Amino acid sequence: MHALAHEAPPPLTRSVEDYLKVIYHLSSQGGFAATSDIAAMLDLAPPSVSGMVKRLSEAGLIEHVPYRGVQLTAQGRRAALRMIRRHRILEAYLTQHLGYDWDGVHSEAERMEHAVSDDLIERMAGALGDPRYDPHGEPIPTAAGDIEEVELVRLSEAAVGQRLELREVATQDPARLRFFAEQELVPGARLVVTDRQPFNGPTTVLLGRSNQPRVVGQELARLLLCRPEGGAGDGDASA
Amino acid sequence: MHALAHEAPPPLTRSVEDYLKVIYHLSSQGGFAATSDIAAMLDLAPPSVSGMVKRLSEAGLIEHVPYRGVQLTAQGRRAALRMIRRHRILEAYLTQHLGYDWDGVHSEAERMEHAVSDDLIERMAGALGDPRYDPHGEPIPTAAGDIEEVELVRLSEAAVGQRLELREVATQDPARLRFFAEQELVPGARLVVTDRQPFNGPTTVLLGRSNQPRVVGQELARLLLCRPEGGAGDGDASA
DNA sequence: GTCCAATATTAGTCTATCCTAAGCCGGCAG
DNA sequence: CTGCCGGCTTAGGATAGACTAATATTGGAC
Repeated sequence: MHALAHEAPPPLTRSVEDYLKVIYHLSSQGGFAATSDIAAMLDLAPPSVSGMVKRLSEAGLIEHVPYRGVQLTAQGRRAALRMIRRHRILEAYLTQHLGYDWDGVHSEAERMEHAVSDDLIERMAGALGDPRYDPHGEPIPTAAGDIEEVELVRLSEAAVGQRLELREVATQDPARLRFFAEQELVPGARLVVTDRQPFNGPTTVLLGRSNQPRVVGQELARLLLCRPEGGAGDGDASA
Repeated sequence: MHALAHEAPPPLTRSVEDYLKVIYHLSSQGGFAATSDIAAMLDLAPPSVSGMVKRLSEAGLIEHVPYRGVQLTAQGRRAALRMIRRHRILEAYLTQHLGYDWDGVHSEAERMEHAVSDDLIERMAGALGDPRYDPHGEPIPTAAGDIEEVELVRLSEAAVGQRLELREVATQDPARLRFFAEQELVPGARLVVTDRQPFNGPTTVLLGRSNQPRVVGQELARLLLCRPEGGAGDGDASA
């Protein structure tokens, strides 16, 4: 065994795929994903995570700094982005071709993403016209593994007066998603921030060309990621 | 715990689902499925099957007569038919909506059938107009668990002179399926048997309204299941 | 009616993944 | 600088499912 000794990397198990996905999400902003956070996201006991972390780092998928956390290696990141592409393509396909609501599609995609072939994913992507965003507005990584990085602002932090395009609804909770849908707070919506109450109070916006008012509590406003459109304010919202 | 003590039957694992499916197929004609046949179909060692057989019969899904074989219980049969419905709906959907060929669709469906929800299956069935047959002509069980039982004749055994409708192509092998497709030997085709060579020799048929001749060796002719349409011969093909 | 070969089962391991309980580190309070 | 609490890891064990090697059964050959 020499030079070209790749000798077929064993396919990843479902568990491994799930770990890589949550590590990707947890470490996307900060540097390290903490054991306990991984455990919470996967609904596992922390020792189970420690065990898997050891295996993943032996497999070269993550790097582990004991007592600090883990980060994906290039290889791990590739695998994670592949899963994220699968998930988001599936969500888009199920929504557009099989009548799923954006609030129910997550759990179905969650199970399918481990089972389908790359071929099927690419067929679905083709049938959708190679979409760049999923139904929640999240960017879909390309098959090559590139993902769009955009600077988005949480509605809870946008300046009063700011004009915004709602780009992404960052939750998978069906109840919250249904609520947003009822309020017409979906990706693509145009907003103007007209008010924010102090002490983590609600944000008031005007929605769309009809200027319908909406009052959004801070917990939910944190989930609405927006692109500034150039309007009034650009400093920080004095509170 | 009394009367209504169903207390959530644990969902079946992928392995269990696969065992039930092959036991269904193996015992559909004869009474018992033999351990070694199950092992061969699943590509496992016989002792692995013995182990699973014990678990399945403790779970009430099969009945095991040691050294003779196994049979499905009513509960096991329900579960098996559910998997078969899923598989065949998936094959139909992938073929009609995502451009799969009938020879490549089996393995994709095989993986997906364990992962998708009943809801998705029913949505796909709806999008297809509740099909009764999959792309290979096999009957699709209803959601209630009923399956059409038809008396079909193998082309290898049809009488010379017999007029037939090809109903089912009983293989999943991509190479054989491709060959049949090239010959236009697909479900729905109309055939007239014009000749059969003795000693397990090939069968000759005329195909369709253009009466194109086809010569089919016995191994393949066994895979073509046909419905007699009333024509000439009805005795046995004198050899 | 006995014996053998084919087939089935039992015995004993292995891997992946999870768990609970117990022990270890590392940073903040004082 | 010392001690303590919380989060992290190690230890040890369970389960599902697969394997190989050894044993048991059955039915057919003679």
